[in-house]
Amino acid sequence: VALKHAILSALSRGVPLNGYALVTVFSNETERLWHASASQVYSELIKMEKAGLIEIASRNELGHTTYVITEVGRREIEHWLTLTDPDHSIRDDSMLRFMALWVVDDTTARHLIQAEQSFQRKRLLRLREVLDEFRTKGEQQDARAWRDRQAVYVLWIVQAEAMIAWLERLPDVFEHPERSVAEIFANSLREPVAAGR
Amino acid sequence: VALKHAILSALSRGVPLNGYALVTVFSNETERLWHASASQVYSELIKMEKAGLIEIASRNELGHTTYVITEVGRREIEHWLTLTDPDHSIRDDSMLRFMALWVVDDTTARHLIQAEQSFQRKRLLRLREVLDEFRTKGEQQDARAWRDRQAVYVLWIVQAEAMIAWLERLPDVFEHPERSVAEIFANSLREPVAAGR
DNA sequence: CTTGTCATGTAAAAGGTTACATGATTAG
DNA sequence: CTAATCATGTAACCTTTTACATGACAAG
Repeated sequence: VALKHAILSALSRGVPLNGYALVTVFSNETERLWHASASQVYSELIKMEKAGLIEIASRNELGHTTYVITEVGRREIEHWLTLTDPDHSIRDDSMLRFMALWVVDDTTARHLIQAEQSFQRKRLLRLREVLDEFRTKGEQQDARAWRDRQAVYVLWIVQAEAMIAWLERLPDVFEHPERSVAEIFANSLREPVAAGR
Repeated sequence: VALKHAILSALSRGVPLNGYALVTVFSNETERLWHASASQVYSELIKMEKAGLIEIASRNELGHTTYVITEVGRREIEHWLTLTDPDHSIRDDSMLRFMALWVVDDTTARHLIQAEQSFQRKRLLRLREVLDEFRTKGEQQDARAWRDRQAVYVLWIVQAEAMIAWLERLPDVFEHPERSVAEIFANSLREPVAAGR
C-alpha cells in the first residue's frame, strides 16, 4: 500500500530519477526503509504517472525515462504524513530466525550469529560512508532534505552498533546456561537510559 | 513465504496453541517479528496441517482447535535456519515517514515526532513488563527457548531506548539549521562503540 | 441485554515475486 | 569480445489484505 509513498518520498527531493535508480534504492539492504522488486517499481511508476502523482521529465528513443513529482504528488505526501497513522507492523525474517535459534545446537548457532555479525559490520561501514557523503552533498542541494536523511542514518548507525554488541554476547545465552540473561547483557541494559522527559 | 516459519517458531516451544492465540502474536506491535492478519493465519494453519508440518492437538464441537508442531515441522525449521539465507529486506512505514518529514512545517513535524515518541515509550514499558514475566516463566518450561526470547527482548529494549533518545533530538534538526546534524546527535554518535573484534 | 473479547472461517481484490524477454553501454 | 551493469517491461503465480459472516461466552 505504500510503495507509492516510498517513490514519492524519493522524488520529493527534486532530482529527476529513472526507474532503474529507484529500483536500486528499493533493493538496497543498507537503507532498510522499503523493499520492492524491479518489476514492481516499473509498473508502479506507470500507474502513478497515469494517476498524475508524478510526470515524465525526459524520455529518450531507448525508452529511458526520468520522472519528477507533481504538485498532486506533493499534496499526496503531505496527506499521507499528516492524515494517516503510521503502520508499525513489521516482517523481519532475520529477527524471526534469532527467536528460533535455540532449536539448533551451539556450534550451528555460533555460525549463524557470526554470519549476521558480518552482515551488520559491513552494513555499518556502508552507513558511515554514506553519511559522510551526505555531509558534503547536502551543502549544495535542499539542506532540509539532506539534514533529515543524515538524521535517519544516525539512528541506523546507532542501532547497527547496538545489534553488533548484542550479537557479540548472544552465544553466551546458549553456552552459559548457568548465567542469567540479564547478567550476560548487563552493560547493554543498564536501566532507564534517560527515558525520562 | 515465511508466515509458515513464524508459526512453526511459535509452536516449537512445545505449548499447543489455537489459531486465535497465533493471531494475537502476529498482530502484536510490541513484538516486531512478523505481522499477519487473522484470515491469513487461519488459512495458513489449514494448509500447514495438510502438509504435515503441524497437527491438531485438540478440537471441540465449536471448532476451537489447538495445534502442535510435528517432527516434519521441526525438520523444516532447522532446514530454514541452516540452509536458507536470512532475508534482510524490510518495509518500515514508520521510518519511511521520518525520511520524508522535512516536507512538512516544523510544528507539524514536532507533532508527528511526539506521536512516535509516545508510541515507543508505551512499547518500551510493555517490553520491560514482558521481559520480567519471562524471567519467572522460563524457570519451569524449556529454559533454552525462554532464554532466547529474553535475549531478543533485550535487543528490542536497547533499540527502543535508542529510538526514543533519537526522537528527542530530532526536532533540532529542523529547528536549528545553524547546528550540524553531527553536533545535534553528538552524544549518540560517540564513534566506534566497540565495533572491533 | 448489550458490548467486548474469544474464536473461526470464506471470497474478492490488491500487492508483490519470479521467470522471462530484450537491448545498450561500459570495463576488462 | 565477453561479462557486468544499466535499463525497461510483461505474464503467471503466490501472498496478503479487506470485507463479510457467524457464533459462544463473560462482564457490566
